[in-house]
Amino acid sequence: MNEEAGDVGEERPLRADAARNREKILAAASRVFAERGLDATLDDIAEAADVGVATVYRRFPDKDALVLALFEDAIDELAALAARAEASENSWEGFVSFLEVMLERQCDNRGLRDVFTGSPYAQERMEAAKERIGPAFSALIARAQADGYLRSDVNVADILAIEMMISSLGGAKGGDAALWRRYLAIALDGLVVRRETTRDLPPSPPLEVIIAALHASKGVHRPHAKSHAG
Amino acid sequence: MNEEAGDVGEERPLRADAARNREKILAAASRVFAERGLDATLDDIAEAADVGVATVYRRFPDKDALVLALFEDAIDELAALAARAEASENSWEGFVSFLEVMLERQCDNRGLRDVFTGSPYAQERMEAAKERIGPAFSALIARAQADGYLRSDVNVADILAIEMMISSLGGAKGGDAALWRRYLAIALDGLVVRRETTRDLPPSPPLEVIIAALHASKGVHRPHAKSHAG
DNA sequence: CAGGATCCGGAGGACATCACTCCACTTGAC
DNA sequence: GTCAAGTGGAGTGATGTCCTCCGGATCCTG
Repeated sequence: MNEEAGDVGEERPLRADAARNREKILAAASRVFAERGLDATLDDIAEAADVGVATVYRRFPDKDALVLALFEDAIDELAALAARAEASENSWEGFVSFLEVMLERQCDNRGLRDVFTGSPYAQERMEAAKERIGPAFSALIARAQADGYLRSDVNVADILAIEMMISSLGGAKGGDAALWRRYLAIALDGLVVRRETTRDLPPSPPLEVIIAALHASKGVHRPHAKSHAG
Repeated sequence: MNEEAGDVGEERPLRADAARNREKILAAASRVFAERGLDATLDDIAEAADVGVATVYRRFPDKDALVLALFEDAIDELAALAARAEASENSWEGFVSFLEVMLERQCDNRGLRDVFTGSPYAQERMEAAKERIGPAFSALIARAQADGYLRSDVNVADILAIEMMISSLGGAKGGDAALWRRYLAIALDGLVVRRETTRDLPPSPPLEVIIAALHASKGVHRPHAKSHAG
């Protein structure tokens, strides 16, 4: 996938077991970052990969390199998808479908969301990657506005904000469908220019699901236990 | 305000300087928690109050007590405001005005927002306090739905989710008005049953403001610097 | 299969954070 | 003036995280 991250290149092929471990690490990191976000420890990832920490560090010089290897391509792919949505026949559908893509991926992957909220890992390269999405995103918005679908008093920043707000609920489910579909539907009803009826909503969540999602949306800070508690 | 927290009661009046310090601590804690959220250290608060840490701990047995003293009343006040909104003549206006109250307070006060997302400080009492808002909140929603203003396919959990999503942007400003007013307006356009035009939006924010707000919305995790960096 | 380069695990070093305490000293109240 | 009440801030201990060290296991070559 991404040769340059964490290795010298094609200098010397890895020993068989080392190559196997490298894949195990990438797979585990992908799982763990997706579930727990970029705050997950490399120790956690090593454990999930069934490998020692040192092995992780031998393959990837530091956490940044691992994050980069996993997410830079993912972001570039989003940029490509934005460009493809731009080519959509109907500008509103193109706009909506891209929002759906973003939400789907960010809600399935807390690590990806962390990248977008500006995590400190591999910051520079990630900022640069994110900026590669911008132009197509702006174009999608502009076209949907020019065609009279999307209200004209919102801008890129607004749509980005709305997308991030919705994704902050994470991958919680309401019934079968992901929860974000429900709130995207409501947001779209608020963003569309003309609207006769209300859009149908995906299944509603019980209150507990929302509460759990809200609790989970911020980092799971486990404060220190009292040392001298009675 | 709240006698029971952190003191034996009316047993023995505090010495003049001690009473003065207690107020300084409460004021500082209010400021610091509002700005930095409940993760702020008691050391931070002591510094802001221009007082030693020990002084804080002498007045409040632990962090929970301080949080409780500051926020339990605030939440009960929100419950009272919800009840008052219930008495509003127009059910839609009552519903909207309560959302505005919640958003205004939560956006001005990151600590209050932390309480609602379920921070671990004084957890039990806070959960109980929050539940005291529930009934009036449900009633507001039910009435706005019965009167044909609020779409009937949403429930309390949805409104709570939307309110929390919007407040996650914090107290950022777009022009003069707080940013949350803009996204509340859009959400309301998506939540109202019938809608001919779009609601006017408060001033829009530049992209940087949104990005900064997104960065700030999660805890400001400053990861450890590398120790052996070249 | 021998020998050496490569790779491994996991203990632990270095550092940071945070709730909370200890105690020599100061201050207010009578 | 006396002394209980109060104070500051260095210090403690628990926890968390990134990353390294090194004795030993593993793979590849001849």
